Amino acid sequence: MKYKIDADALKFYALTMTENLKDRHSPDVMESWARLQRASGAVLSRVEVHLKAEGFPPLGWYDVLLELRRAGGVGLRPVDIEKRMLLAQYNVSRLIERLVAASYVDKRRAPDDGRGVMVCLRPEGEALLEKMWPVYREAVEVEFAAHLDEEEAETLWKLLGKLLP
Amino acid sequence: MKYKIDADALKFYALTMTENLKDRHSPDVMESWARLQRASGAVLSRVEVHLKAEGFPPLGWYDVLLELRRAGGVGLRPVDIEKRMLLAQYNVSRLIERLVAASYVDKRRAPDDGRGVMVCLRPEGEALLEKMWPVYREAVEVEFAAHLDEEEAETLWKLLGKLLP
DNA sequence: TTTAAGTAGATGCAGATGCATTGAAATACA
DNA sequence: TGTATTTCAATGCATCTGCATCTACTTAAA
Repeated sequence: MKYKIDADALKFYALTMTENLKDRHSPDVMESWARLQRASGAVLSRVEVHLKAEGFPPLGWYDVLLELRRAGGVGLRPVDIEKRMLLAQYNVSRLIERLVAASYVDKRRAPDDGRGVMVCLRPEGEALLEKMWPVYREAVEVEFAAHLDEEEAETLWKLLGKLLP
Repeated sequence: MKYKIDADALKFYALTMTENLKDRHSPDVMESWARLQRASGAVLSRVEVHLKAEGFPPLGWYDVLLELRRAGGVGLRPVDIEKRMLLAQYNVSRLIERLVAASYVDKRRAPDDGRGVMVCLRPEGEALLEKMWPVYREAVEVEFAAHLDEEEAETLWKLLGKLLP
């Protein structure tokens, strides 16, 4: 094998050494924390770019519609959406407002509670889910899954589970 | 932030986690993805609650000031802050605007580039870092670190590294 | 039953974010 | 050199979020 020393090689060497040092260095917990925020934010925004590029609404819309589909015909109370998605009450209220305006869901009076409403998926919402799914899936594949093997994804899943309430 | 935690949400998650464990179901990549978003959002909002409770500004302010301190006296270009923190350009621009208004940083003309500015930490900013640090550290300890041991935190750090650009 | 306390959901307002665009300066390039 | 392209940063505008509060209804308690 032949080695050639030039500026680029030196630069590469310096970089790898730095990387090696970084690897040996055990990151403190603040670095893990910071990276959790950076990485999840970065990947989310990249996934959202895919959706926007195809003219789709934000991911939050998809998530709500998906919960509604899982819930079946009776729909969900806003307060349930709030708990499942860990959203603030006023955000749920306004997200639903937008979904109603866009005709993706219906809002009905809750049968057993005069204060509440039931939010139900409309066929238009179901159709949106269908149309968004392949794009969403592909985006997550490219921006997230492609960087992890099966086992890593599962490890990540387990570790993140420890952080959930 | 848009995540809000309460006792019922906690119960809901405890239940779903238990079920998942019972099922011994190997999560697909979408579940890892979803959990990344849920968990990081949930923990972030809980950490922010600590800061707000003590009357401190949002975490983003701290992060920028910290980068500026690391950069030393010469300061940083907005475009560098943008890259380090993975923020959108207009968000950096406006965050700096707020930090200037709050007297935590200075904005000077960049010496070697007529288009640019240098953002420099002021003593007031340094003081804010000092005051926020114990609260921030404690918040991350309680809401994040307490749920992971040393090795788990490092594994998480490594896995998340694969997702960074 | 009457009153008090709690819960579901909406909303006014202020502040933050996203998008598109602008102006100015640097760089590329013919 | 002169023109085209790219980069840095700011901003007008619309939308979204966070906070506090409000109304309406339910539940608990006397």
